[in-house]
Amino acid sequence: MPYVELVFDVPLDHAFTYLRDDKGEAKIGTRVMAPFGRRELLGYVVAEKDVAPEGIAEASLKKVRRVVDDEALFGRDEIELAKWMAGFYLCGFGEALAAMIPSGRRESASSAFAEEDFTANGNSLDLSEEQRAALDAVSAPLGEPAGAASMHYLYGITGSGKTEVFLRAAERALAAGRSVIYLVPEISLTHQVIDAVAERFGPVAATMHSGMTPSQRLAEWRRIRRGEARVVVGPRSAVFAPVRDLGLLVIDEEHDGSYKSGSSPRYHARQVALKRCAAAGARLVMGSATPSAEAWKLMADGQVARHDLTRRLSGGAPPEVRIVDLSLSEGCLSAELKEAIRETAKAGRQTILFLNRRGFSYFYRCRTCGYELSCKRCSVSLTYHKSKGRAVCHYCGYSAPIPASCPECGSLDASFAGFGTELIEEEVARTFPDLRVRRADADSVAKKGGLKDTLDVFRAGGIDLLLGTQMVAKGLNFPGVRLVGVVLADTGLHLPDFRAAERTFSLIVQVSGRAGRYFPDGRVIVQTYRPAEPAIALACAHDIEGFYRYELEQREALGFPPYSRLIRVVVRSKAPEKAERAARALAALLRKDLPSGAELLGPTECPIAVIAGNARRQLLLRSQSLGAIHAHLRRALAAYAERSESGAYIETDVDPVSLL
DNA sequence: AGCACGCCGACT
DNA sequence: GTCGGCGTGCTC
Repeated sequence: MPYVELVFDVPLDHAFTYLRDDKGEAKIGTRVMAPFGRRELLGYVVAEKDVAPEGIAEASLKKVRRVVDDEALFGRDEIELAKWMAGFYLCGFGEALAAMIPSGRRESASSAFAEEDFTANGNSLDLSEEQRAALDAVSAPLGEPAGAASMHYLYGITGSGKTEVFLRAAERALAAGRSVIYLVPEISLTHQVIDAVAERFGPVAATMHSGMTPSQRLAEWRRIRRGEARVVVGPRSAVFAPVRDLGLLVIDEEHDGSYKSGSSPRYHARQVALKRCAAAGARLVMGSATPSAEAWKLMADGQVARHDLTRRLSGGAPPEVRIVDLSLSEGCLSAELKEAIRETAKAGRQTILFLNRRGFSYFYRCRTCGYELSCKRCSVSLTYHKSKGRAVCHYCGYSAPIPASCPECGSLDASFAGFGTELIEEEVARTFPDLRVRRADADSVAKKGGLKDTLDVFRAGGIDLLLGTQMVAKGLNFPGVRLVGVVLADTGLHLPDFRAAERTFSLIVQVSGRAGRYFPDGRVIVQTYRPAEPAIALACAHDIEGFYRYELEQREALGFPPYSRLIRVVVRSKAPEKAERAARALAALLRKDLPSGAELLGPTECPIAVIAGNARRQLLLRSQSLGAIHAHLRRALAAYAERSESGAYIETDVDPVSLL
């Protein structure tokens, strides 16, 4: 076979034919260096060919320069998966493959786990009744009992022992001669779970995470591929681990946003996991205290078997959560919160103040009745546009003039408002001059020796009050902490995003869940301008079921996922008018022959209208099933490219997790 | 995505 | 007279 087919990490979905290298070492699954255009690129060998392709002069075929791997790095399964990804996520074939395969060139010698980490298993901790039932269900052979679900969900509060069930299920899968992939969210839990897995499975465990060098990843990849490692723990990208005979795939903290890739290909590890499990005949087992709305619906519909873990192993109820209406207070710290901080300090204990404040937040609110401007069709907050002097919906483009007074109660005390991080730090410092305060957010962490240093000092008691964003929400295992204050629970709710309520809810439940785990005498205070908002009220009341009932009703009424599928298309260009023109042109193509049941929303300005000097417009395709809009969009994109009146870049996001 | 070839403004 | 702007076209 004198020819090989190569794909490259470029947004092109076809393969290129090359002549084999002189030694003929380029074979399927190896990476090679090959001349591509005027440069030399890393290519992936995806096929071997006997005959030259039609339509290309033999003389114009180039030859592979050099073979990078002496052993195949990937096989049929990976190639098939990459093809599927390219089709599903509308990216290049090579881009998909490149996202799967580690980029290292030479294996580094050291394995991630040392042999001595392995402490022969026999961890004979007794399982609770609930844990045992869940374990038996998730590790029963597939199809037994007949008609049993192949997908399972451990739904349980923090500290109810999900991890132990996952680990035991992994043991059983291994004992049955199969392999396991165990996904964990980025940063937060990663290291704890990695350590636990290393301890239990020792030499057959492998991990791949962002802290490793490309060479280390490559070494682990090879160990997995050779079958030496049969349990793989890691974040999102570990879903691609080339294990042999996958038997079990665990997704811990299934609701976590880090399972969705933020750059092309924008894949969701859950979706890829589903695909892999179906192909391999493997079990998919997820777990969280706050499942995604998608997962909740699948459980309600019986497509995913739900197993409840209701009891905390350490005993004790979740901490009491106090909800405080901020509109009754002067500044950003209520009297209750101030008093609690004072008491906590007096008792020699620590406080964490949590502020879920993201980038921007201009929302219109009435300070008298709490009314907020929102879109009637999309139920998302309207965003203030200075340039237009109007309030705009970023989903459908609807806009409204800015009211002179509250449309609800007529009060004049209604206007656009925001809430700043530094403001709160100042306020805390002014109110409590004696307390040692440290802020941990993206800005302060960058300069002050990093997050780890801040957390170390805090754990050692060198800080009385830690003020931070999500960063501190995930690692609240500080024994000295007694008070957790959510400074403003509703920040996330103002974002023009249909998942805003779900995220806000999840955050509050997670914060208070963790709080109770480590300090039984702990207190949680949640401040908000919207105490009646279901996401907040139900989270504080620990009414999980109630929230999902409410939220799914909303989603169904407005036609958002999980009652529909979305594809987001972002058009960007340095010149705003170009982005606008391109977006309109694409929209026109999309409106033509739009499949029945499908809808096109927009074009509209993106919620963050300009990023890095690029003007951004977005289109939203919505339909019951992805199939119809998928094919339709692919056709429209091809037609658009044909006209080649470009200057604008197009980015697609299938099943977007956020519309920001 | 890159990288080059190509056609119009302010500089030694 | 050139150096250089980035528009668009191609990559076996």
